[in-house]
Amino acid sequence: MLDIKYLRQNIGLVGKKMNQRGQSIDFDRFLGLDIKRRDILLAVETLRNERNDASKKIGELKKKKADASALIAEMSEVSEKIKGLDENLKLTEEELNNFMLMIPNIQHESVPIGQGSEDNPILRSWGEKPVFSFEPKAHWDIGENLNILDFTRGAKIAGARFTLYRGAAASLERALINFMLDLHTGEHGYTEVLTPFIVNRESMIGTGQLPKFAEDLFKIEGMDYFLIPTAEVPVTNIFRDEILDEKQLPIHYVAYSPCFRSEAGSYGKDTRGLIRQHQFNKVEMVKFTKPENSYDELEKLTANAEEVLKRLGIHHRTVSLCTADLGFSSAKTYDVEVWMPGQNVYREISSCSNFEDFQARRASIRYRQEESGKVEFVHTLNGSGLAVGRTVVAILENYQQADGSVLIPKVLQPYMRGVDKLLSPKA
RNA sequence: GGAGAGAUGGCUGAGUGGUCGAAAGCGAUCGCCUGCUAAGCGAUUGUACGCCCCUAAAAGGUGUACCGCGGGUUCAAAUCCCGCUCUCUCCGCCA
Repeated sequence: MLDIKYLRQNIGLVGKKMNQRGQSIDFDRFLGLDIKRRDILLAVETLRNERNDASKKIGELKKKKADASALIAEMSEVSEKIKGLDENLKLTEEELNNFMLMIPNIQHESVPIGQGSEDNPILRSWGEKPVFSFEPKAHWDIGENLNILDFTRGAKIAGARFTLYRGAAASLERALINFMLDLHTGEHGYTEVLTPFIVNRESMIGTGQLPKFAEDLFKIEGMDYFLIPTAEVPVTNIFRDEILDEKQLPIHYVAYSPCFRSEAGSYGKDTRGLIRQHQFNKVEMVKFTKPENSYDELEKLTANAEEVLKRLGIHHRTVSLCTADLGFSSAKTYDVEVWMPGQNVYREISSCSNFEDFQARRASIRYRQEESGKVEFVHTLNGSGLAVGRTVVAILENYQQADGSVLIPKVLQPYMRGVDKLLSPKA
């Protein structure tokens, strides 16, 4: 959510920024609601003030056993007026609030202006595309040939976009989760948290999934609960409605969680393989920082995500999302894209964002400045470290061998009881 | 699922219709005092929104709201009534 005072005073600038993101906002409606709200507020507060004064007098009169009936009758009328105005105010505030909740964040000045993902500049690249003496296969073929990924059975059990892992694939997924958590907690200074995977509506509003993107979420029928689409939601909401001490910042959390996404609107897209699933595992890093440090922290966060792929020895590159490609809540986002030789494409495997105070304002996460005593919104950031299913894909495709086997990167072998090569359970 | 108890400021905890944004204690901050330390003394110590002031922000002034959340009664609600949520205790069930 944007700061309403800022919006009021910088309508033109915000409009321009929104246009760069391919959004347009009905600012006349905003200004109308904003003025209406303040008008009603002023009127109702004036009446309340009058009533508060009169009520005090009534109390005094009654104490003196004097007659207060005239004043009481008068205030009875005032109260009726207040009631009417209050109702009006509530409706107006609701409307204004809903309006504010639908406005995306303002992008940072360093965000490149563009029309789509093709305009995302490549900032850096690590490693090389592997060279194969044979035609590299896509992971769905590798996984099925090895009998470790079972898309048919996954679909039978649940439906399209669900996969059954068997044997070494299941073990690899688990190894990756532990490897990533150990790296981020042991070397990058994050504290591990394990959260609920179901959250309430307030949490979804806090991080920006609601109210605008309800169709992307799985909702529990008959209850106001949602399956999390990312650990970002429960982790960021840990401090919702709290005022932190400046001393506590920065806070760095890392969490494993499954992620559930309805993938509404992506029918027919990435239907094969593990790329786009209704349920996938992810290790997520979340930071709470002071405003002045958040962009430094974003660089570090992104480097932490890249480090996972470096340790795994997989070629990847990092892009800066342009204005058109930026997510709703984000002020700036870096995507880490991993090379998938079996599909001959780069795939997003991590998305690292600085939300500045956008989520903090929605979720009311603040901190008290030690020197001035002032209360200020924190900045929140998060990034995948990494999407686990897609990492499995990257390993299968990048480390596949001519005989159909797949080598296991060295750093993972201790997590796989020393296994260095995936072989078919049948073999 | 059944029975009961509770939710007040950073914390503990008082407060059953008006003088309560809320006692007291603890903590914290500032100052005083005493060679140092400890103790003592004094002051300050929530958040949001509006209006005034102001080029703007801050500061200042002023008002309103907030005692788990939402309604209701009343001139007036932390206090009375209704609904909800959460926490705790006991019983039952359960990974």
